[in-house]
Amino acid sequence: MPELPEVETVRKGLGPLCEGREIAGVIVYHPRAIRRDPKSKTFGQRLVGKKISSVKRRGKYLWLTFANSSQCLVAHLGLSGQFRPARPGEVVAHERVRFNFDDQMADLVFCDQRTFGALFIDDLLPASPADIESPSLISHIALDPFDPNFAIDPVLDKFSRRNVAIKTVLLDQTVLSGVGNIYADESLWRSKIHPLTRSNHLSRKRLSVLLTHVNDVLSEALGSGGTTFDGLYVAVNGESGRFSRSLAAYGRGGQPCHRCGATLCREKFANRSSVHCPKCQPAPKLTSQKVDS
DNA sequence: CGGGCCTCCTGAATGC
DNA sequence: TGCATTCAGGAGGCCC
Repeated sequence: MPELPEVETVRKGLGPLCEGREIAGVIVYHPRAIRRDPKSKTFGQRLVGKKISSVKRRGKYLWLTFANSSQCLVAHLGLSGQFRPARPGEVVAHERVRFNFDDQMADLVFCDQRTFGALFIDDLLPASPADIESPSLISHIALDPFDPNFAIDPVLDKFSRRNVAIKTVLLDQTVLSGVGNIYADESLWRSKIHPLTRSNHLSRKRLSVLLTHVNDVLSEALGSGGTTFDGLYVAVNGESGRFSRSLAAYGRGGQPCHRCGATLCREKFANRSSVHCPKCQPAPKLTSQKVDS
């Protein structure tokens, strides 16, 4: 699942592959891939002639900027989106969109087995003192912990106010971006916090420790090229991430806790799986679940 | 508007 | 063997 470390690994790989190149043609094989484009009928036409100047990222979103343009191409990998170079004519599994260039070199292919990923063209909003130039349609996405403008206090304020499960807040991209199910479970395990603990019931100190663990686990995972768990995430060069070996919680339900040996619990949370240690991360007295009054 | 829930989708894994 | 069901999940959108 592409979360911040995986998306950043893809961003780094995309730069050398497309910066400085001019788009000569776009083929959309699957319209669902561009469903979030406000004018999807002309998606390809509006990209032809654009020269890619940089690849940016916020949380799990990527965007390509163009020379002399106030527009950008935004990409979200969803659960299984990948960017890969391909020879012209080469068949790529689950190919959704193909870009070719005016230099006769490799095409850039967006493939996506589960089709939750999306590509769309968007206007860049001007930079402000608090933020760089960024796509208008992702203005609701909060800064991620790796952003130079990231400030911890406003994020702690939000965590302190939310009356929902802490895991819900970790996954809320409008509070802090980049964390998905894997790194939410890992951060909570490291912090010894039960995922159903209400966010506003945690002290500022514990929330602060949690955010330190979020930062640490994202950094370590990035250092390992991300987490490849089900084979659906690979870097642009086709390499898998190596962080799955370091996971202590995600995917380890029923196995012993690396810290205390207790059997890790796997349960449903917001329609997805969630793993925690019943001993290290004890259930809170009051959970986020509704209590009859 | 905060919070909770539903939906989109494919293919591997599992069940009978 | 083969067909049907289950599961995984990011995030927008909808409802109360």
